[in-house]
Amino acid sequence: MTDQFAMLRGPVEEAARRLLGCEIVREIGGEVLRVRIVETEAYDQDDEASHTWIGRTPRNDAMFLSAGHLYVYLSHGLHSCANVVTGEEGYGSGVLIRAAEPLDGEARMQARRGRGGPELTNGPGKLCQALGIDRSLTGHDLSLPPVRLLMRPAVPDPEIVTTPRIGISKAVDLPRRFHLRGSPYVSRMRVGKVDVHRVFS
DNA sequence: TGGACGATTGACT
DNA sequence: GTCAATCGTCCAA
Repeated sequence: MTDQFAMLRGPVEEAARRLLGCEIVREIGGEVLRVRIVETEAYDQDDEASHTWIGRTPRNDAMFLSAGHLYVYLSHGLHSCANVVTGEEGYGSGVLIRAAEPLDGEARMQARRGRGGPELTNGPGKLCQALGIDRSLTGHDLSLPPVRLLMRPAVPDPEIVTTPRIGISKAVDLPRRFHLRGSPYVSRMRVGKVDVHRVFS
């Protein structure tokens, strides 16, 4: 296949920045849903907060695939969260897609979520619910339906805000979260008692 | 084989 | 601001 995901094979932070502005196209139930990525977090096997820190296991196996695959995990027994696998085959790294803006099929996403507005897709679990993505899609090749990743031109650096990641208990200070400046769909989750938007934006 | 815990969300005070 | 929901994973025993 043409290596449309070549730019995701380098360092995972670079891939996480590069994924901002890219699109996810989900075909489900005869409809097409499309979103634009506005918030990402980087994880790799040399990072204590990553699922791959402990080595390759049945759960995290997809994260060791080559760049451009999908890794979906279940959080708190309730919520699916989607990652774009990055790096070379055999190296466990990926980018958590934390939030996105709806482009096509917003009404269908609202129906799936039971609500609209920024709450539609401004969190990793919310985004997966809106797009109908769950663990059955882990390991999927993102160049193919029913979930595709469309690369887009890199977003200029000044448009990217960098902060520590959200909701983790290890390596809490690493600046590995990235989001588009000013997007209303960026997640508003707090880190402890500190609102990351106030501290870093 | 059991128990602690999580890359979260939403309801409630 | 606080907290319950809910279950797959992982590790200790």
